[in-house]
Amino acid sequence: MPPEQPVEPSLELDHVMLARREKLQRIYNLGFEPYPNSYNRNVAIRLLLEDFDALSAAKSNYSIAGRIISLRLMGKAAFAHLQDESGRLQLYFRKDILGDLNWELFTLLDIGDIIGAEGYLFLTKTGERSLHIERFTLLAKSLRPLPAVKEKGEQVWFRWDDKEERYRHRPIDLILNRDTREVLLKRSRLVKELRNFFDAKGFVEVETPALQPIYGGAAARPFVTHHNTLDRDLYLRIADELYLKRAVIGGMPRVFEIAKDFRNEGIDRMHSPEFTMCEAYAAYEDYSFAADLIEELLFATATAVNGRPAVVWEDRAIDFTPPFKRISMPEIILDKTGINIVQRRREELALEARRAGVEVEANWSVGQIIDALFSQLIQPALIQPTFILDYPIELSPLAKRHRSIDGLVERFELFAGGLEIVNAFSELNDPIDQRRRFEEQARRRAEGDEETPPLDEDFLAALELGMPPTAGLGLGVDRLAMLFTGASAIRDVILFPILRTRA
RNA sequence: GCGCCCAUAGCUCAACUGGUAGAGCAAGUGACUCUUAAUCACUAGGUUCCAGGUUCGAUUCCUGGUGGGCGUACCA
Repeated sequence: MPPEQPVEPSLELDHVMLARREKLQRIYNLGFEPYPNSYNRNVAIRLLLEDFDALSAAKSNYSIAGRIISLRLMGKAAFAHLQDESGRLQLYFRKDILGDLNWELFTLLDIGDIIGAEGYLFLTKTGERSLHIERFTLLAKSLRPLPAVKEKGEQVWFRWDDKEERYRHRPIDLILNRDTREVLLKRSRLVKELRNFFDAKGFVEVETPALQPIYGGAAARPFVTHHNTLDRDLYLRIADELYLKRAVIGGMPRVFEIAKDFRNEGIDRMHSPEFTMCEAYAAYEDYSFAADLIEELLFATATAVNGRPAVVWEDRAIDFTPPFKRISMPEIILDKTGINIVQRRREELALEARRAGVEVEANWSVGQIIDALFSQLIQPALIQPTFILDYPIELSPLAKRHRSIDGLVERFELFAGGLEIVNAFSELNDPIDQRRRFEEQARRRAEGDEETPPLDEDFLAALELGMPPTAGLGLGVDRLAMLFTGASAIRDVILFPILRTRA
């Protein structure tokens, strides 16, 4: 049923949108339904293009559907390009074939309208593969203009590439910019391959709470929200870790989860307040197992996404073919800076760090000094995938003590392109030790460290039931997606990234 | 959080040292039955981000705000 007034009088419309609403009214007046319920298309444009020679010889009809992205009207004939999810095809319309009524409908079409079209394939004079249209159906009238893009093949005269606009108006971005689609499709392939991989290794996918009474499993400031009926504050998870371990304790020896974590912290090229984390836990294994698994996983996912294990990111080739370099943190710091970090007193270490050009705050612990040394002097140069093993105990409250080196834990992080991609450890399963470490954290929290989470008694109670020795890993899905797609900003691999609200 | 830069028509941009805005594309009308950045003719389109200030006069200069970009800090 045509609405009485397609032009809502309350809306302030610019002349372009007004014109489209007037066309909509004229379409109703001609007796057409501009928003029908369904359409039978029988082929994707890509297939028509790929098998053009055979299919055009057959002279049979094909019906396709998509969005009009260009329109060239020439009196009693017209050309248009139709885009569907697989490609673009030129359409050729003629008044004598469509008939007067349908031709009139055709003249009311705009760039952006979605139509279904049926006809046979032919080659134009200039050699472009085209569809000779015998009938078409308007499937959705577009009331808002797309930004004007002028392009021919690779040559583009007006590209719509204002970054902010692209983030804010993803539907338009996806319609106009093929690379956006490509990046996000690759991300989808990555996530799918992660699931395949863990599934094949016998991991069970579980879902843990995003709303948590106590947050934990990482050091970060949380988002706080409120449940009305329970009348209490809840936190958005900053990590899945403590719940996945509860699942292991409960007798699920291999579990994984791919989920959003939320951290109430700064936004920049590498950080988004909500981001996707993949965590996996394997009972009866240690961090060496996790490292082996990660090597295999990165090779498999890189290959699944790009067809080969090597990528180019920020102008550098990164090859995910195993084995990756493995080096302990004390060793690489000694190698690159000459500083020995094992069993050092704070004051000496602070002095040597300052001498190496690293600023050290007065209240920093040994662990924080080591972290600063590493992240400033070593990490940026870790371009090829590299495991850094064995971290200072203070920075790793959930990791098991190293089996042979005092003051360290069995933990590794994997770096590639200078980015931290994976964090993994032999999970701490000694409940007494875990309680002590939490208490140490609680002291720091009392001293004003907002990022240290509160003590989680419920988790400790679970741990006291007994957790098998377990390897755990967390993989930053967004960052991996960046590496695999060549994206230089995390927003590029997030379909709808968070932005400041418009005034 | 700090520093630097940006904001003009639907879009991309222009307007010399301050003199109240202009082009291409998009849009509308007309012509055109193989065009493809279609072409040709005509028409319409502006609170120059917002609020103050200086000035006879502000898109232009100043202050504050809003939004954005880049860098930097924080983020095991």
